[in-house]
Amino acid sequence: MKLSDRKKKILQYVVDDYINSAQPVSSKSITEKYMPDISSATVRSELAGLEELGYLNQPHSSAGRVPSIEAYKLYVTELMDKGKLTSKELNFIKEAFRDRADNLETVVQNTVKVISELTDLTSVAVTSHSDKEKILKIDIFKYKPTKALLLVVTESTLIRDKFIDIPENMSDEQLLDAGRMISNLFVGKTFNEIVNLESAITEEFSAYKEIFERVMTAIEEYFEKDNVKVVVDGEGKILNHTEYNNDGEKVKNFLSVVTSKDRICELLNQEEQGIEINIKIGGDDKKDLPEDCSMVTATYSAGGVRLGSYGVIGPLRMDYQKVVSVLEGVGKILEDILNENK
Amino acid sequence: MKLSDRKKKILQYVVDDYINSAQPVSSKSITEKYMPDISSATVRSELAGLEELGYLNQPHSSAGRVPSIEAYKLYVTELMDKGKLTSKELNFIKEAFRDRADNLETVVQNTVKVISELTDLTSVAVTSHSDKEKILKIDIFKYKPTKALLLVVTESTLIRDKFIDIPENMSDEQLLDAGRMISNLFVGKTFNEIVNLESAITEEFSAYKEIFERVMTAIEEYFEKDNVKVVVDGEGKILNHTEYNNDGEKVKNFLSVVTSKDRICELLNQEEQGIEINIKIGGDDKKDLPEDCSMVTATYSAGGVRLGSYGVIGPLRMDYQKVVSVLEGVGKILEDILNENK
DNA sequence: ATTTAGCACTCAAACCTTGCGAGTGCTAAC
DNA sequence: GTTAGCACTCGCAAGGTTTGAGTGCTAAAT
Repeated sequence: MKLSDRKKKILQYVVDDYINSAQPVSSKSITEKYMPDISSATVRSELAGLEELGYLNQPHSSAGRVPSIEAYKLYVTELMDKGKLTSKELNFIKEAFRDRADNLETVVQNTVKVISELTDLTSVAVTSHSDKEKILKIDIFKYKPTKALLLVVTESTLIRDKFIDIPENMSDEQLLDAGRMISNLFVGKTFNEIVNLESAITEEFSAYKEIFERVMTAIEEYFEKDNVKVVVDGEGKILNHTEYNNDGEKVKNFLSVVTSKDRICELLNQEEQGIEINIKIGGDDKKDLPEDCSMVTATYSAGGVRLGSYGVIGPLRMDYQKVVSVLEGVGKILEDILNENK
Repeated sequence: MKLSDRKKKILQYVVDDYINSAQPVSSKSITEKYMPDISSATVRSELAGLEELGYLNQPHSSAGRVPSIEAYKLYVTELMDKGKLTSKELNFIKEAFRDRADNLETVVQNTVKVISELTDLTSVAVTSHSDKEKILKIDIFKYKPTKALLLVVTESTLIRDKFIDIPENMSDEQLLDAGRMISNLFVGKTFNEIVNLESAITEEFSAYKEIFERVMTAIEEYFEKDNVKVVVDGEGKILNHTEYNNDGEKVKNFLSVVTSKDRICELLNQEEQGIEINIKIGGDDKKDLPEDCSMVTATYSAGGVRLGSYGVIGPLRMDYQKVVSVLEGVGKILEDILNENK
């Protein structure tokens, strides 16, 4: 059986309707609302067809139809009308970003907050710092008799600090001197370049070999695990959605994901680059997404460089139209801000 | 009517029992479990007395008794037996703190995690940086043509960064020079001292008045709003407790509190100093605590200086005995670590 | 070949009714 | 002051009934 245009149309109606009523959709309601010129019996046979194709399910034999995961996928990629933000919503977004904060983190916090408010969903974002960023400043200074603090600042004002043990036989002057040398060597370079330097350079630093290695280790550690910031807002929004209302287990599961930075990171970092809006629907393909959840994400970038991703996580039955338009709307403003700050 | 010893004993049994059964407690079960030498009828009349005194409630006329808020308060302050951690629990705590992290934040993250796991409750902590901390390092450097980055490091390795507009007519050398002067002036002083300096010093800086004031403003801002870190773990743990299982509204309310740094801060900062373990029971006296919630907190300090508070938030019906012993157990280890790090 | 009206069938949800049992309060005796 | 005994209350679970929305099928109409 093929997906005729009429079937597609009807499928769209079913999903539309189900998204905002949360009730199985009946043949009658479709004819009444959308197709007054054909009869419910006709729609009924079309629905039976769509069910056979795997796009619809029946909770029980005398109920209306409910979209399957397949249906959602098709809906989002092909069927769905493109939404538009109301001027009220647009103003809300603009208002939220009015006092331009100067650090990325505040901007991202604003972003997730706005998205969560407008979509009534949990909103998440990660900022990933590219290893192509240059180091602006690197500084080592004595903090306690045996410990020094290493401070690294990068272009996107990522700031990192870490304690380093001062080698036993090192004097204060030597520490200062080593700090100067390391600074001279590292400032202006990217993390990538530094890691490659390592082997070639150690000669030169023979006197400060020990401290140099500790700095390298610290910098490498930033890369391995500490390279992202995660921001979440509206964790509890899931409870505004009926399918989660009486299912403690589901909520627990959902919360355990959105309150874990690691899990969120994992989810958002699968993001392929360059794709504007990306939709993942939980259950089958994505094991790490909570059950019956879907995630819509976008990336933000400045000057062509991807800085991170943001998006929403919520029930399968979410208002994709609205979500997509909100993400796009926020995205535009975000890029403006980021490019301006560059 | 007075609270006879027997009434107290019975009240304790009721609360004990209710805490781990979540069911109204009957006269019969009390005699059977705890007082086999008197009859249920006797207990019944005592229960009636306790009800009249406001310590017990009856969900309906033919049900057992349930503790009132007053009863919980009395229970916690007077009635409750002192709990002891099992060696298993103690080991769990020690294990969690084994690899001593060197920064406060990691330690606090560990703390809330351990507490949340052991108590099965949401655990929160705030670290407040005292304004008596000395500044270890202050640095201003050019970041973009019109912007400089201000970096402040304090004793407890609080690190703060903020963008500052560079005054229009300022050269790079002047900026460096101003940075040096400000560093000379500020390093080794506490925030408090600096704020007081302000008026007296500006003369000297006439050339750099503008940048100096911007630095001052930035530092003051840290104090007004940015002075605490909040850490939370086990946000979803509330769902493990039956009273919240089928009440979406309650859960929503609860989550909106524990996911808001501001709200948590407010709650934990009401903490009076010097009090070891502190119990707040929601509903009547504390409006800002979610409904039917109570909060048990402790403070942690190093060298006699209070660094912050930590504790749990959960349903009224929580295992206070265990919570208190966990908080105390963690507290001891925490103080060891902090003092050692000093 | 589609479309439609008509009708029998299905099934969840809402609503009653009923019986059970846990727990109480009261009273009268100890 | 304590206890046994008993009548009473009330939530809860189980079972039964009704209702109505929605379907699938069939036979006639286009």
